[in-house]
This record gives sequence, structure tokens and C-alpha cells, in this order.
Amino acid sequence: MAERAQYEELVRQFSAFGAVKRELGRIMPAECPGGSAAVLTLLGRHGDMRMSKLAELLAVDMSVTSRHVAHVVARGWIERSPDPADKRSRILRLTPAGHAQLDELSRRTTEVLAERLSDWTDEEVGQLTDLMARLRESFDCRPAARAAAPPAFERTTRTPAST
Amino acid sequence: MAERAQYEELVRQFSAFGAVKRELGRIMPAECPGGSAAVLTLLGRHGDMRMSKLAELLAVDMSVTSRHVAHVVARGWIERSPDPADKRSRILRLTPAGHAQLDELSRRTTEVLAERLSDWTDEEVGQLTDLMARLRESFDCRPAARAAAPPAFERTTRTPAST
DNA sequence: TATTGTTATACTCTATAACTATA
DNA sequence: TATAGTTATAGAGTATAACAATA
Repeated sequence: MAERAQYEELVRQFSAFGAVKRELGRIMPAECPGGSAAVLTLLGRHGDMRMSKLAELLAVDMSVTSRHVAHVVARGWIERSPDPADKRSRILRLTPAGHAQLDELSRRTTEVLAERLSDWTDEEVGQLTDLMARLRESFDCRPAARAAAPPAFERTTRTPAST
Repeated sequence: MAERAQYEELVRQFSAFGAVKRELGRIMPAECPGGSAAVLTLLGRHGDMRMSKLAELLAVDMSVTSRHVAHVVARGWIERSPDPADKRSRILRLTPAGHAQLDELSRRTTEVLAERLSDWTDEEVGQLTDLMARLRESFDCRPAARAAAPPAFERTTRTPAST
């Protein structure tokens, strides 16, 4: 249990973190803003999935997910096939062009990070990664998709039905 | 020097971090969005300053700073006085109402963090804070405002003059 | 009646460019 | 001519609400 001053300092770092993300965003391909990059990354990492699953992984509302996906589909990086098991759903899958784009994203971010973090040790990079992952879990933004033990209460990834 | 997979994982955490910030933002007072909170926090921490200085600390363009400041001034939380030394400049200062608002912000964020991070040790909170601060420095989003050694080249906090 | 996904609308944050008033 | 700050405009991200199609 930390003290108030410590929390305030942490919040200050949260607030200022946007600058890092923007800096990283500047080197991304023009047609591929952050939202699209996140979609490609998660599909590459977790394989084909439905919209609802992607929304959960992105930790944003499904309406937002729908927009990002539409943008990515329009550029031919993923395809939406109907789900034979449930005609309301659509399965998302990376196309070859999507894989290529994903490689390019990875190449660029790796290049930038290798340069900017050249004086960081492996262990420090790992520490930051772990702490940020744990932070997300502590905030319960997403149940961390742990295989076992489904969450006691459903996390909402969409606007609740109003009726 | 880390490896590609490590960097990719780190970038994934960067991308997902937005969810934490949004979660924290939800408990803020309605009239005080993130931009306003940042302005108040920096003024409280560093004391009275000019627009350009604030823009540097926020690590955003001065046009953005101007908007945030206007919002905060409109709510009576800070005042803009002319700078006697340079009539182009304006000095920003927290009003009593601004101090009160700042206290409220601090109270709320501390409360939320104390709850969410209840199983974090002091040391872990400090580690995350330090690593995020170092990350910012490594990205050179801002020269970290270290007293000595002014940066060799001026960091731009505004749109360059087009002429 | 409930769920999956889409679209319309609105709000926040940001950057670029043009403009003003001073230096 | 250069700098401090403002404003207008545009783009990205997000949430809420209403809607269509299917369970």
C-alpha cells in the first residue's frame, strides 16, 4: 500500500505517457493508424476470431472495434467471413497482405525501440512490460484472457441493450 | 539490447495502456477532462509559469495547450495575467478554486489507485513510476527539465513559423 | 426476448496552418 | 524578421444510442 504522493507521481507518468505513444505513432505507415495496428497485431497473435472476441482483447466498445475493422478490411489486410455456426457473427482473418503489413509494423517498431532503448537492459525492458501487464490486470480492463476460471461476471464490451 | 519479441510485447502493452487511462478518466469530475487535469497538476507542482513553459511540460503543441488553458480559465481554476517583462506572454496561476479542484482530483485518483493497486507493494509502484519516467526520457518527449545542461537543440513545442 | 454487429452522433485530444501582437 | 499566443480546421480515438439480422 503506497502513499498519496507516490500515487500522484504515478498518475503524472500515466498522463505524460501519451507523448511516448504519439512519438511511436509518428513512424507508422500513413494508412495504418494505431487502431488498425492493434487489430492486425491481435489477429496475428491470437489467430482468427469474431468481432466480440476482438473487442474484448482491444478493451474497447464493439462499435469502436467495428470501425477499426472496417478500416482494415477496406485496405485488404483482413477479411470478414460469415460464421457458419452463427449467422450473426463474422470471423476475422488476416490476408497475405495483412501479414505483410504486420511484418512491416513489427519491423518499424522494433527499429525505433532498439534505437531509443539502446541503453536499456533486457531485464529492464522485461520489467516494464511485466509491470504494465500487471497494471492492466489490476485495473481489470480485461480479464487477461486466462484460459481457466471464466470471470464471475461478464465484462461488458458493448453498449448494454437499452430495452 | 533486447530482442524483437520483447519489443513487440512491450509495444502491445503500450497499445493496451489506453484502457487503464480511460478507466481512470471515468472517475474524474465531469467538467474536468484529462487535459484540464494535467494543466492543474503541472501548475500545482511547478508553480506559476508561461504558456510556452506549460506546453513544454505537457509535451504537446502550444495550440493544444492554449485550448486546455482556455477551458480551465473559463471554469475559474486558473488566471492569466500579462507578463510585465514581455507583453506577448501571459503568466498562469492557480486560483483558490483551482487549488480546491486540484485537491479533489488528487483525492479521487488516490482513492481509485489505492483500491485497484491494493496488492501492489510500495516498491512496485515506485518501480513502475521510475520505469515510465525513464521511458519518457529515452523517447526524448521532453528534456526532462533537468536544471543543468540546456538541450543542445531546442525541442519544438509549437508549429514552426512557416516563413 | 436476447445477442451480434453496424451506423449515426458527439466529445476529447492532437497537429498544422494562418493570424495578431509584441520583440 | 522572429517569437508568444490564439483560433480554425482536420484527423484519430472513444462512448452512447438506435437499428438490423439472427438466435
